[in-house]
Amino acid sequence: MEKIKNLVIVESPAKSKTIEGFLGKEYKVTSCYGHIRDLEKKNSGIDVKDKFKPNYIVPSEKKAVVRELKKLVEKSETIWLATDEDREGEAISWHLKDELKIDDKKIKRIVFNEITKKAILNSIQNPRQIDIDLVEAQQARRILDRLVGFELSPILWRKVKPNLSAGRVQSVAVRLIVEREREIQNFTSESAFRIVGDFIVKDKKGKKTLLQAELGKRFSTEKEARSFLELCKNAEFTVDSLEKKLAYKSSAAPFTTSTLQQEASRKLGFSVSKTMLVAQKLYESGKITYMRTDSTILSEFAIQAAKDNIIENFGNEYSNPHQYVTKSSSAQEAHEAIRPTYFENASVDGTKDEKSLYGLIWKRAIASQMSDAKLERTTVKISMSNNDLNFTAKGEVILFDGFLKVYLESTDEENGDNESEIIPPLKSGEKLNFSEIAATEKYTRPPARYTEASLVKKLEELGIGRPSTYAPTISTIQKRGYVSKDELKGRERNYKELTLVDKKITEELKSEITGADRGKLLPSNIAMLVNDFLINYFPNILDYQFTANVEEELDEVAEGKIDWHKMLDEFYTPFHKQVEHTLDNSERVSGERILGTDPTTGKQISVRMARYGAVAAITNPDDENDKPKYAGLRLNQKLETITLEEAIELFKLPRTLGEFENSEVSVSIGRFGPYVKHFSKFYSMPKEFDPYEITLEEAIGVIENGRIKEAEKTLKIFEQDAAVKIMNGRWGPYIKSSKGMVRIPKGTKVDDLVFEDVQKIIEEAYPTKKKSTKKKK
DNA sequence: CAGTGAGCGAGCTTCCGCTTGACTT
Repeated sequence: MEKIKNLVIVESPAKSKTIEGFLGKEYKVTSCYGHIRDLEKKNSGIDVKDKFKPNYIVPSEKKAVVRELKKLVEKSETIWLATDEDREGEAISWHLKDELKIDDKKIKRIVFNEITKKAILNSIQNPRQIDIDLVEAQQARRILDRLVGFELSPILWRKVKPNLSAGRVQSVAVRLIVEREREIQNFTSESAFRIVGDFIVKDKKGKKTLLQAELGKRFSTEKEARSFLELCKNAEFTVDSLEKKLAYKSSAAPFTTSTLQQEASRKLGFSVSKTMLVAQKLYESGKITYMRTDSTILSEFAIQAAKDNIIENFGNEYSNPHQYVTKSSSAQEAHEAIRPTYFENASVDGTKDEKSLYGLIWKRAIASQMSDAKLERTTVKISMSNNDLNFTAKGEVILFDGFLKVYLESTDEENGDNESEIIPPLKSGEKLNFSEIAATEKYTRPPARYTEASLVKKLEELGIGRPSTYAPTISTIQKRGYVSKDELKGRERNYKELTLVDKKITEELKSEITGADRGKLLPSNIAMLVNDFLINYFPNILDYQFTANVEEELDEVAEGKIDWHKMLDEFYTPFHKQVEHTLDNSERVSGERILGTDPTTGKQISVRMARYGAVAAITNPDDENDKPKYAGLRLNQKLETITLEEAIELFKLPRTLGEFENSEVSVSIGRFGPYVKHFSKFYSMPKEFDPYEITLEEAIGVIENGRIKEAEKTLKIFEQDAAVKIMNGRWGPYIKSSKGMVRIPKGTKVDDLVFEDVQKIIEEAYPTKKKSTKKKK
């Protein structure tokens, strides 16, 4: 058997390739692909009564990895456990030792948080043993999360709905979204008149130009605004003061996972999962450093390389090499910040997405090592002769661009009217005339809904979740139906504008769209019900501070100050009591609200959560035999805010529009949204139509389009059975039957298939046995 | 996929944090 002198195990395969290059022939480097074991899923995987004894197993998808590692370990003299330098990494090392049964004497634990030759050789010089306190802190974290998740979720199945879930991270994420939505619901918008004047000035070349200045006060009523404009008619305007100030702008730190997700969302429109997918590709091809990190630290090598690049391309005065302190308090800093591997590559080959994300990472990292920008900010105050109020204009001139030459971080604020302009040369005491002064009614805006990226930002601020889980958490809460990203249409709103020109005030009623939103995280009715339920019975777990408190205790475990059993026991004993109390004492959650009486029938109208979603019901409480009528709530209608009028409106569906080809055409809303029904066939209604307003002609159009689309997708039909068809789908041709869909076996040509073959394929996929029909959701 | 919403009951669901491919309706 061929012997291996040194076996180095790291977490990621891409890393292992790089490191092998640094270490030479005596070393073989391999990877374990993250955790190799986890708590068993059945029976919670924890024996609570036996001091929280965990039952670890190797999941099936990791069996091959473990088998391979075992072989290598047996052949090796020394095993260098080089997993990440954080709690999880330490635990992975311990699991490797335990599962692969490696002798302590053969183990050397090494850590490095940058993949440079120097750092790795240095780590080889300073091996240590596994830090068991740190491992126990991880174990406590893992067990606590399992206990919380696997005791809370079943309560929800019983009290709210099956398949729901709750957990330390996801439930807080949902809470943030629910609370923001309620803030928006309860927000009362107020309007005030904003006054902006266009003053006539001369620019450097003596050419006439306009200087826009805003009055320091807004007027809450139109009357006040109007009388102010009246005053302006006869006022004399004077440049009162001219203040110039030097200001400096600093670049932002290089990317962490969270800031990369935020910027890629704002600048490139990527979802957080897309950002991670593209970043993974760049990492695997060696173009960037590791993309799951909470650190803003750059290696010495990187700082030097950035410096060289900046001096060469922009000059000495643009270089400002420095390190950024990581802001996030929960950071474990096992890796570097996200940066290009080679700064000399300002761009790379690859897909369009890879190119643009790489460009962003390169610019951000380079900018982070560049000088501050130097600006001159000018504030001009314009006073009035018959009034104490002042107009103010602000301007900004860049004296030295510094890092702005390559990159400027964007913000979440939607207010675009802060652009600074260049202030023309003015003198204090100079008299000014205006060409126009406008008073525009402006409404206050409710707080903005979370985007995926702004939610990640918030979670990171709260210390909840880790770089590797931000994207999965967001997809989990969407999968569970707590959150969706539907488009909100908004409504029209009028506002007034008064304009003063040539001593004449004109008035105009304008309109704008308000409340429209897209791509934002919207909570579902279920999210609101579950959130209220959990906050009621488990306020401690839903507390924004909960994770922070847990982390503090885990730190004490890691420092060997407290025993992990004790820490878990102090948490679990009261928690489990809460669980039992809730199971015994809580009512089933239905979210029922009685809205009032239906004016046409005199029966009761209520809303509640039903099996397939929120419904409105017309019921007769006095007569049990009177069959209730149901209508599903529309997308974005909320159980807690829907009004009686809106509920009555729902019962206007289904609407019968008339006849087409001698069959009735009707419209309604089903599980998959609004549809047109004709001749017992359903056609989804495109978004531009409203089922309450669509006309017969438009509905016929929907039917005809639907037929064309279906014909395009249909490859083959059979005379023997109209329900069986061969269709063309996303993954190629498939058979559609009343039993379900089946993929056509590989290598089979659609043209060759006869009805009997198709029947056989269907029969194989959906056997007509008494039980165990394979169903997939 | 399927345009319902009754009610029964078996058997299932679920957490967070490390990592990538295998696989999909």
